[in-house]
Amino acid sequence: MFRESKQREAILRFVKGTSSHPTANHVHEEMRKEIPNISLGTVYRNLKLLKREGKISELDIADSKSRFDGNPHNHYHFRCERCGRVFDVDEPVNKEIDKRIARKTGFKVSHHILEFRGLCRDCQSSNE
Amino acid sequence: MFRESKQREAILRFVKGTSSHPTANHVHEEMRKEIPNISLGTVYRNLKLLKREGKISELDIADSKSRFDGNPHNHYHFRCERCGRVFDVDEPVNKEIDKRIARKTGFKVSHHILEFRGLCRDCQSSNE
DNA sequence: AAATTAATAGTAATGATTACTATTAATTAC
DNA sequence: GTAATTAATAGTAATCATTACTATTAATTT
Ligand SMILES: [Mn+2]
Ligand SMILES: [Mn+2]
Ligand SMILES: [Zn+2]
Ligand SMILES: [Zn+2]
Repeated sequence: MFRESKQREAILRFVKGTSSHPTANHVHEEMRKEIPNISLGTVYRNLKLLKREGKISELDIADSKSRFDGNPHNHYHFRCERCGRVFDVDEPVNKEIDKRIARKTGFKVSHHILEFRGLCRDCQSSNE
Repeated sequence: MFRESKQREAILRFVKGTSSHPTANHVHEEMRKEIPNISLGTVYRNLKLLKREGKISELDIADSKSRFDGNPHNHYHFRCERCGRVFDVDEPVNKEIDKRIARKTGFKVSHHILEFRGLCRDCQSSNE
């Protein structure tokens, strides 16, 4: 099914070897150092393919369209992976965890964003 | 400083009154029902302005560029709001919370995404 | 070595968002 | 109330990340 290519090997090697969480463009720039004419399309295609294969992951969280919320206060959400709807989750915000992370890392933590993923009730019952 | 406009009032009223977490386009479609020639630019401008004023919020989480990760397993991140860098957070993934949310909501929760926000060490020390 | 076809390079298209600009309308000054 | 001021708008153009397309290249099989 899949054929090997030096482009894909190099992309996987680089992404596996860095903790910089690079963007597609960053990966492309890095790749050009060893494969000068590698195309940006190849980088995108292989990042997506390697993700599908479970070899790497993507920090997407939201999809391309931003969503707005009449509630200006921090709260948690659930996003259905099938229908895309976003629901509020009535769970108290854990302020302690920000302090713990701040202590452990030395970072100044102002807040955190927590989003649950899965299937909403409608999408569980609908078959296919 | 700010003048009132029926467009901005209508946008705020709608976003405050729904729990659908609408996209900018969804807001625009809804607005056209009462202000038929309202422009999409006006919707975007006012959503951003209302967010700045703290009256609504945005479920952005990531910025426009997606980032990739050589670690394919679920783990937590810290994103610096000043320099934009993303760091791994060495905190065990809380699997219990998924079960609790599933019990409370009836949703099928497959996983959750947790991202801390604030200032990294470098950006705390750099003045200005 | 030839045939097959997955993968690539390069470019065009897409789609959400932002920028621009002439016009409209809310507010202020008289 | 009317004119002056200028923030806000409508409509359109530009931007930018990502995806789609297509002729060519190259990995694999026969
Ligand atoms: Mn919400
Ligand atoms: Mn990571
Ligand atoms: Zn659903
Ligand atoms: Zn920083």
